[in-house]
Amino acid sequence: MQPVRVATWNVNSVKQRVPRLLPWLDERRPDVVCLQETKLADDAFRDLLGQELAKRDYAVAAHGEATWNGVAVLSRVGLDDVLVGLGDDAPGFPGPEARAVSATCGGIRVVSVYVPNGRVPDSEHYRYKLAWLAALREMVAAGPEATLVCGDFNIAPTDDDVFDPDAYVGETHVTPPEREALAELQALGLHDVVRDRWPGERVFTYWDYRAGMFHQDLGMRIDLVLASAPIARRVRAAWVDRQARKGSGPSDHAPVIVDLDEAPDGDIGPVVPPPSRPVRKRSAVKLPQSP
DNA sequence: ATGGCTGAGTTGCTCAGA
Repeated sequence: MQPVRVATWNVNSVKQRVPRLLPWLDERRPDVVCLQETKLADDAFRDLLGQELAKRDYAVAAHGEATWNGVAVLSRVGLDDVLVGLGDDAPGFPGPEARAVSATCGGIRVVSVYVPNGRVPDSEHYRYKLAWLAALREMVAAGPEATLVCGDFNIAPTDDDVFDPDAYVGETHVTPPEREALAELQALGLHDVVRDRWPGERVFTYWDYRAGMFHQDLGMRIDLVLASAPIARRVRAAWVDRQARKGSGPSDHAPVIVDLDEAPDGDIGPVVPPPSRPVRKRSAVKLPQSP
């Protein structure tokens, strides 16, 4: 198996993001791409991007809706055994939503996920979020050993993953039950490969469009690449592509890019992460509130 | 003191996002 570059990106409407997505594919040349918030039905997705993606040798598994949600996997290292959703017993709100699609790409089971937002702690949306995460865990637990779960988890795993923990008191994305649900998923043996590579660093993947949050680097790390042990051992690089958040017409999320070495013949053992460095000082800024 | 942005359909507004 050759080296593989995997990326995940919440594009916040693939229709609006075409002028950013195609040049980004050409520049970064990922082999496997997980997309979230495509906000497009499958036939419209094919009409919009089918030719452009085929030109770049990508096979496509799109799972969308007319208006909201929507996920996809693009791959030029194979795209087999496509599965839509989380299985027959997956929770919906109230019905099924297009929030997960899985495919086997280059020998790896890849899952693109858009975890429900949760809106307000202890609301119906919040309980749906927790139930959805439990169903995701069940599906991954039943899957193959070589697995990548990539996407917008709408959870900041720790307080290091938000610009100011005080700004998020009482909000979703940081509550203990959400973090516990994520920890239970990771307890299957999934490694948060960006945090493992950059322990203690200030690393965000989402910045609110409002109030110049990006330019002040006031964000959250909620887009994750979770890798099972045999895949995590192959990680050569793992980083957030902040360039894609700059300029005109960006998504409010940046892509996460992970380079995997070719699969070893034998077990080379775990890669030792570099020593931790202190987190840079955080600014005391009030979180923009919804009207 | 408040809103600050972007995208979607129900368009000149409301809902959703995080």
